Amino acid sequence: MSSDRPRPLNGQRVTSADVAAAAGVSRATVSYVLNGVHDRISEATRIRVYDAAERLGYVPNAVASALRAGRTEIILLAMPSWPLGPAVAEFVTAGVTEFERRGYTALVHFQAGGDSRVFARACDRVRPVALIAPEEDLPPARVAALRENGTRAVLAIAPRPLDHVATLVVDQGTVGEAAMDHLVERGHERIVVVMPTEPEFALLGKERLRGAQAYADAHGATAYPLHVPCDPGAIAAALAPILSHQPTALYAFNDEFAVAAIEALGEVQLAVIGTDDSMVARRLGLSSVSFGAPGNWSRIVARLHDTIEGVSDDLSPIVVHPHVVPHGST
Amino acid sequence: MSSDRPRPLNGQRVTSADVAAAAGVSRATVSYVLNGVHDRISEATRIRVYDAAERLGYVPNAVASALRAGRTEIILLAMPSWPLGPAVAEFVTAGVTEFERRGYTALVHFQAGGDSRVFARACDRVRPVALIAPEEDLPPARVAALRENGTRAVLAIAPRPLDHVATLVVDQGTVGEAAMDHLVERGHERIVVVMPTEPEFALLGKERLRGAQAYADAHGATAYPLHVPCDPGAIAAALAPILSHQPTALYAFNDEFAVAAIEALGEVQLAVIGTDDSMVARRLGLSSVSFGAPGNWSRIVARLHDTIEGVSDDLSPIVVHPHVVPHGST
DNA sequence: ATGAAAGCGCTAACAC
DNA sequence: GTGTTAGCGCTTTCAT
Repeated sequence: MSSDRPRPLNGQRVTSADVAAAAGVSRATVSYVLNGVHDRISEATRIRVYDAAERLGYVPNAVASALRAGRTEIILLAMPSWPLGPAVAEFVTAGVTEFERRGYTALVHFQAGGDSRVFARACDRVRPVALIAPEEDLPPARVAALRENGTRAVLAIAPRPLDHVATLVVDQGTVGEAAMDHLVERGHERIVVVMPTEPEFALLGKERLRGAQAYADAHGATAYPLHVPCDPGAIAAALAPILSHQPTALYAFNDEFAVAAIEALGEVQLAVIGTDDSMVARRLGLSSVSFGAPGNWSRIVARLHDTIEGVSDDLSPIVVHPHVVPHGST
Repeated sequence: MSSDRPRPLNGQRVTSADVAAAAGVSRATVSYVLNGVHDRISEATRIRVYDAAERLGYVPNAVASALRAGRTEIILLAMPSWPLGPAVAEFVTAGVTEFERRGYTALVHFQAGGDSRVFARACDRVRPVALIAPEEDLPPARVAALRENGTRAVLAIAPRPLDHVATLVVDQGTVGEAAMDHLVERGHERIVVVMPTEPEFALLGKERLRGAQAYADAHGATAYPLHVPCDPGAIAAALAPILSHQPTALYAFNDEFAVAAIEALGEVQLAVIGTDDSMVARRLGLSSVSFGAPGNWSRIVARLHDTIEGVSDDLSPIVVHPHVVPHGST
């Protein structure tokens, strides 16, 4: 069904020259028609061109366009080394959807190993018109190089605003703060904080703990940090000595740790809050901290779009705030 | 630090012409040197060119290369609408890593809504040299169009081999089979199969159940399918009437459902097996079915590489098999 | 209202 | 051993 379409003699892909020939006009005219420069081409010609393009199954060569225009329509979303779970999945798909809605093609780059040259290569090859990446990948030199290469908008993901590039502020510390705030508001003053020892969680854990600790210090509460693997036995063992301080609540790194902690607690009654608002949390009635990121994407994409189009050049940081989804456990 | 590099007068990006001028040679020579056509250029010239390129911070324009060569170095990995959890995350990162190792740039495309035009647009814009995508996105016409556009290798993800395109056979039915096989081998004959009602799991659930059912039928065992949400209460309720049949084992859609089922069982003792070999499974000593996909990637990438290079043209399907990771629960 | 032509940056066939 | 040159397919002045 695609093979019986008329094809140019050379057997290659249909180009605008083929369409031009078929419509009896010049390539320039084809370009004008197909790019919607309406006040330049007569109705009759437009019809002929559209028709020929349709008949030949013409699809413009985006690489050629990109070379000519100096930029693509592709947006690269480089993921920080976040452990890939439902929360991150939601973040990504919401972002991708919003970009696609605006007519861009959003592609995700997973930095498998921490080699920044891989990322640099990806940028060079894709020449994305806009780019979202963790700050580690965006030192000033790279941002400059990107701009020279046709990238019109760059957004760094960082825990605090950077000054050489617009920043999407995702501070894991605020997750810890939100959790502690929720607990302290409910009268808890001695709070166990369960953080992971698993290396893939180390970074996130450190930040969340920092936030929790800072909040406790600032509000006259006490945080009892626990560094353990996600295992009820290990948690129980580490918890035992702390119970003598009579903690009344527990904040866990994520919902999985929260579940393990609940198991570890056994008879002991503590208020428990987790992180991610995952299915498990909802199922078990576990209060949980969540980044409401999806709702922020329309704002983010709108900003990038305006920057790309040169309409505005707002470099102010976009801050994403976590919020607590309360359930029965607190 | 990037701004004090010498730049061509026009203030734009360094091109091969700039390097040529700086090295006192032609652009052709620059191209030859940088593309490693060693038996053509004298040692002295090579040094001069490398030197100039380095000094100017020259990075070849991949878009121009791609236009000229008719192909890019980018590989697109379009994800089937699998729920993004640890198992899928491992699958993706293993694949990406292997491609990067081979010098390709692997980008992931998340089909947010099921609109195939979004995917088509992505292909047109990226012009990937190879492509892995679910079969829904690869009807014969599209495969043909891709080949015309410079995509040298196409791999469809499908539950069974397709004949218009090489296939990565990922049959969720075999997951059900593997689980049942494990249980039947251990003497179980009446097995509860817990499958989700959540829409995002519907497809996978249907296939896994089909496989489990088929295996049971073929081996004189009985499968008692249960369609429930991931909730201990719901599972317990649905389970109650079935317990009169004296089942001895339970196979759950995934590890989360397995955990919920264990909770639902309470005092009732059944052998339980889940799916995904997730952290939870390992933690709780839950036997689990896992696609050993990561190990398959080197084979997959090698095949695509050979096809891209035109070395071989093996179209035979690549079959990925699940296996059971046994723990204490069975 | 339309066409001719230049050129984005690169590579490779063909000179010398 | 090195340079000249012709495009890849597109867009966009500048002419007409």
